[in-house]
Amino acid sequence: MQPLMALVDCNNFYASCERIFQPKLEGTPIVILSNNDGCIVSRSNEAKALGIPMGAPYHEWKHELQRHRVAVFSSNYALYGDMSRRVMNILSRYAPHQEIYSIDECFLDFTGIANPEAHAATLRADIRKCTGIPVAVGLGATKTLAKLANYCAKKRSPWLNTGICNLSALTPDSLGLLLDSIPVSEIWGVGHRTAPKLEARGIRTLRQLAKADSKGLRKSFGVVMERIIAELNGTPCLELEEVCPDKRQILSSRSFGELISDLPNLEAAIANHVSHGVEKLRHQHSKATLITVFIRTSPFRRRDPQYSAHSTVTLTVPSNDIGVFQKAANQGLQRIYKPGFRYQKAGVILQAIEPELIRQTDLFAEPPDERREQLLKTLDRINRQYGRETLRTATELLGTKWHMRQALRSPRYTTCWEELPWVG
DNA sequence: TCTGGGGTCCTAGGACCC
DNA sequence: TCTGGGGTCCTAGGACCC
Repeated sequence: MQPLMALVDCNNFYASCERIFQPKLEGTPIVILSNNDGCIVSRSNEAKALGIPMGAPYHEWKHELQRHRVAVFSSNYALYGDMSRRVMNILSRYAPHQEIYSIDECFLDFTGIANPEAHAATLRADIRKCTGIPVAVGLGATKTLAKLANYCAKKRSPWLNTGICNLSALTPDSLGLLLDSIPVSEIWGVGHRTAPKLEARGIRTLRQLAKADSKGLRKSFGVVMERIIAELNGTPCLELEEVCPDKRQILSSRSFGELISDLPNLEAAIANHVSHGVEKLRHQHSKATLITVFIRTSPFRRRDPQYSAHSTVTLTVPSNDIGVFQKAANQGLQRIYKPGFRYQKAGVILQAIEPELIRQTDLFAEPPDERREQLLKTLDRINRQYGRETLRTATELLGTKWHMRQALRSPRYTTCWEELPWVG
């Protein structure tokens, strides 16, 4: 049976989430800012039409946004995460297999579905009715073609009208014509570094890429390129991944609300990242053996003296004890901290992650401490029930300068009792 | 004044072993 | 004085994604 893959992608997801709870913003341009209100990470169609680019620094565009009366929001991940769960939940009913690829998109296995376009239309209407979120659906024989079809559903007529594009329904000739009209930079897996290199070899369109010598290109671009070409020609190389594998590395990092020079504030920031990272580690029932601490000054402040450093601490045995990691992280920080710099960002990375069931003990390690484990579990439970950061380690309170700016955040309408929307 | 955060995979090169 | 070659593991860095 001919395989058929669907990619469902929410349109302007964050902007759409905000609009649901403020219907008066229908038709108004909306932008969402990154953490720290740094840059623009999501735009409604109206905002895109004003020429506001993705990733633009907010402070450079503030004036222009005001001039056009654009509604501006800080990012509200509690809201987007919850809306995402609702959307994914509904989508899971429309296919036997689902891969949740990101907060706003998923692959569905449509193989064997009699009328895939009608099925996609029902799905779109259902999502719209139950959540208010508009989605586009791309259909193709491989994941890469489904992604491409989704791009067409959002950008190209005639599919723009329905929000559904099925590349498997095209004749080879019309598919060829379509591929010839799309630049290589639009395909999944070719980024801003690779596209110019392909163009330098005369490969400018997807049709040219599909017909290119994939073995030859593999020598220069690696196996990833070979797979892209095969997928573009309808040969699946990428499996649908239904179960989300455990994280192999956990990163927590953030720019500071204001620049920091002193050690106590850095210690507080790092301690907070350690809590956050270890919480994720415990959530997936894993332990880690490596923790890397990093700090850096702002690369955008060219006149400031620049410094960037990282330090990795190896534990003797894998752990998921916050105290152990706080201590290790602090050692790492002491090694790299230099006074006299204005730091802009810090973070920690947990690596060498393994399931907690594997108990690899060191000859000299202490036996497992049941009371300590009970304490940590209680900490998890309290923070889960009453919200993150209800209980914190003392180091986290050494300073607050690192707290991020979030001046324009909307209420957590769906996840916080105090912030439920009022219907009057 | 103000420029995100969190991930994955792949590759090359070094260390080490037999 | 001559000083192999293949395999594995690990790490750092690059590229990409959302």
